[in-house]
Amino acid sequence: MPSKAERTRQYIIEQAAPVLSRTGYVGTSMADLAKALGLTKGALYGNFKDKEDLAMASFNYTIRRVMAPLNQAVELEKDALPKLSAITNYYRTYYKKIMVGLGGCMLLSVTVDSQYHNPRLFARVMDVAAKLKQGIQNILEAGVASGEFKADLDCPRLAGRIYGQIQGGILLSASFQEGSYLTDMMDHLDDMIEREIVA
Amino acid sequence: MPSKAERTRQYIIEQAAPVLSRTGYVGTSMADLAKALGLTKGALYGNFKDKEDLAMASFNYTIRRVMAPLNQAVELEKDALPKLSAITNYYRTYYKKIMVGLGGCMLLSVTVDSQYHNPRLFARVMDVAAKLKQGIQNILEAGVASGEFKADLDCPRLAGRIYGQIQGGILLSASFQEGSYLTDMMDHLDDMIEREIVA
DNA sequence: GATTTTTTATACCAATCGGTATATTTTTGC
DNA sequence: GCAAAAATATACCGATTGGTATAAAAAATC
Repeated sequence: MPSKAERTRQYIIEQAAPVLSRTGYVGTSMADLAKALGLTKGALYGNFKDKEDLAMASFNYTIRRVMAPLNQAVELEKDALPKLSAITNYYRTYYKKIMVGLGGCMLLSVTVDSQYHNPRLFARVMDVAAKLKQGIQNILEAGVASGEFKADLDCPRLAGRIYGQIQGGILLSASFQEGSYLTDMMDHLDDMIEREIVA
Repeated sequence: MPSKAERTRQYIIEQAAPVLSRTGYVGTSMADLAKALGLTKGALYGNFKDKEDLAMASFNYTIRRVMAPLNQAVELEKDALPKLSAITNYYRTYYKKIMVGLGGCMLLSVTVDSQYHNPRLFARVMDVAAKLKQGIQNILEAGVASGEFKADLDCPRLAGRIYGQIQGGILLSASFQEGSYLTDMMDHLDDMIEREIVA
């Protein structure tokens, strides 16, 4: 059993996630967090060096938590096409998943509001985004190598398009509070994959 | 010649735009704005009732300014397909346009950071987004009616896809500070229009 | 179960927040 | 150019910001 300190730290990380997802890094004060968590600032500063430290931990936890099922679903598949389908299918469930638990997409809100306010956090956000895009690119390249996909694919370009469509769908669904934008974008992605990518 | 008061008000609206585009509504203080504009808070509050009033005026100005060329380019065309091409071509120039003058996309930054902090501003932002999407839908419906486009198009759905791809491209280009994400998304949109939409 | 160590709550810090009253310029109408 | 009017600068307001001593409470060690 983890120590009380460890459990409190984990509690803060987890409970801060929905608050930060909704109101962002800049728009959330330490007092806000303390109040939402039923703690005091003393407890927060006893477990984290500063606001950035707390936000970074909560961001990393949230990304790991949200992305783990995606990675699992992708790794369950052996071939490239089913891997891509696993991605689109995962994002079909994404809106409900984040809205119920978090009330927003932390990657989105922190991307926008850390850019000019917290370079360290923004660098981490961009690192996650780059990794997600790279993961798509890796699948595309594996599919080309195996002959599943067309031989002349521009994989980096295609990965950017796919990732951009996912993010666009998330942005629309999150702002309009309507999950269908994202699911429909995934339908379009499936069409595009079948028509432009599969050999 | 407009009065000195009118000119100062306009100066504030214009000069606040890049600051708000970069650091967002929540992340920009009135003191920040005063300093960046070479004025004092007294001047700001003499011309605007409060922070929301100023931000709303600057947002409206920026949207009008950024969207006017788009509307002009679209209205210059008579047929539906050239109208859609005018849109994709416009957004090919969008990254440079906003980065040079504003340093970011105000629609994007304000969408994300007004949602839970300024409902009135957020409502206005969503209104603009809905109008942009509706404009695309109108073109699609006109194209169907004229026989230019396929008869069985799901215009609202397609408009959402197109708008989502535009926003996704903007999000990626703005966060990665790399215009090619958006231009390439426009290439993909042109392909999609020719293949799925044109009769 | 007493003691020590750690963790949390309270009270506070200077700085900054949005906003305002007032004094001082600067325009404006004549 | 002079008086009235309007706009801007200064100085300030209470509240809140991120952050920190320190005291009280709770957990870990023995």
